[in-house]
Amino acid sequence: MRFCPAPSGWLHVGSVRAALYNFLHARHHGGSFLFRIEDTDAARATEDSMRSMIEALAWVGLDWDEGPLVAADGTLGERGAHGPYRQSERAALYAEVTRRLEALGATYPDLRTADELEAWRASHRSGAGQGPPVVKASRFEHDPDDLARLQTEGRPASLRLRTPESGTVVVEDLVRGEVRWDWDQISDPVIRRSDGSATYPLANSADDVAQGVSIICRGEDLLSVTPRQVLLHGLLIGPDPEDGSVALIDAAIAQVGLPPRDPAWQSPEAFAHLPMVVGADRKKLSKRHGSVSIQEFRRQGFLPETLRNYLALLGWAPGDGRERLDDDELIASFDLAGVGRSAAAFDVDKLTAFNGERIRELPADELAERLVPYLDGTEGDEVLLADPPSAEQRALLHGLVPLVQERMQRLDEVQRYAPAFLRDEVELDPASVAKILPKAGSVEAIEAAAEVLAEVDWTVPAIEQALRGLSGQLGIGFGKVAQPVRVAVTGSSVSPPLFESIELLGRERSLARLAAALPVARQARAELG
RNA sequence: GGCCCGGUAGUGCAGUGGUCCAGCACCCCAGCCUUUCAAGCUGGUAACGCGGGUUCGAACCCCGUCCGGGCUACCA
Repeated sequence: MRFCPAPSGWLHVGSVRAALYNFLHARHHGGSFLFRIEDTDAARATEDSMRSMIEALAWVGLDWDEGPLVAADGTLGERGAHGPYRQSERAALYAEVTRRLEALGATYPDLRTADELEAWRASHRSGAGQGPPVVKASRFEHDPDDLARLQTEGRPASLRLRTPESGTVVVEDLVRGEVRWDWDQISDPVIRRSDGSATYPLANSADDVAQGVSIICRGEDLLSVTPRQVLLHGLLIGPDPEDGSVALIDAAIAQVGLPPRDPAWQSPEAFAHLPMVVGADRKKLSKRHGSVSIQEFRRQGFLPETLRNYLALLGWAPGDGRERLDDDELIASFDLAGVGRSAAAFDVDKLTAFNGERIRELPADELAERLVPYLDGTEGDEVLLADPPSAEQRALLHGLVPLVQERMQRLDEVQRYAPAFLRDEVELDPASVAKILPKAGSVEAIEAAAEVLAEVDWTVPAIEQALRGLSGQLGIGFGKVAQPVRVAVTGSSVSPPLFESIELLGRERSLARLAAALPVARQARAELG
């Protein structure tokens, strides 16, 4: 199995799902999971985007058996017996393979300029407003005279693979069953650019064969590109033009000194084309749909285990109705053959609900630790903790977790609750002030709360008893007492449970906040009327 | 235009000829609980794209049609 994205930098959720399926299928069947970076298009690849991608994949928790790595000190490395795993470092192999393919007569040169190519296409269009014609050697290849003339001009040549002029290709696809094409509909792909570099079709096929990839699992967008790949696979494991007793790929590998293939392994066995992941509007996933990169989900406080679970369900289900699955369960029940065939819409609401459930199941201490990056500025701008947190901050955080755990859906939401507890001063939310404090009894409730809290034992039950007593004493419902006090103490009409919040805050800070809110409440009352 | 792929509630899945007037989950709505917000519990709304066949019987098989998507690059 292998996952081989182009290094755009952002790791798209669709890509992550493909990687996940690769990972799960490999683990389920005891195979290995290979991660390779397809950076044959030099212009698109940067070192940073590559690093970001590798780190993101590692963060999701998809451990690969072979592929590039980012070491703790930030340097790029790799692991595995069939490296290197960046195509930019395998150019020699592609050149050697291409040379042998030429010797085989499986290719032909194309000396056309971009303009000439366009002109050819225009003149071969079947009608107005129609798509480009199929490139076939029979009508595209230069005749010998032209070729000789063009070559003496010293024009650079690209190289195309000669595909069969007729007949049918049948591909066995694990998710779609048999898919077939007529060769006369398939264009001869460029396998070597005129600047000498290899294109994706060649590099991808050569690597899959050289690295012993047995199942090629990727997005449906690559389905129609499969025929030329099976053709290439056949050529690569076929006899070498110079030494017919070995396979072409093995001769090329030996020539450039790359690690040899596993002798027990023959060639790719099967393809698996995954349906696309689309947005809620059924359109292609893009920035319009909010976050689409895995890095963004991390910043928003989604747990990697949630992502693994949710993404696994995007196009697949275990069949027994379960939805909440941990990694072991996923690995045990996942099979590519069970993957659906229609496009799956990415539903952030469901992901979010899933995440909330998982957060609630986390042991409180673990949650506290996982919250730290969202409070110390690592993820997000809010800086409420020192790095590392002080003992006092840690204690407050651990005390806060039970109060907020069941009301969080994402880790970054802690940034909403924490300031009231981790800062000495509280900022009174204007909307809450306007909504609650002008009401009858607010001023009295705050005054009375300050009085009883000054004396009471500092335990949750005692605090509760004292505050509930105020309700009878002032002759108003408890809600009328609790809301003003809540605004005064936490700064907002929406907060974790009151008594626990007050207890966590401590007597000193609670009383200070009540005192500070009193004039605000009086003023709000006065303004009203 | 051509080739390929797909189409069960708003969304994700289940369903592979009868037990489906279609099940589960998210969303949404209502109620309960309740110091706010949540969480939890209970209930509810809502779907087999359409048309033909095959069959005693079709969401499931076949054909057509419509709609959506992918590819049609010296991108991957």
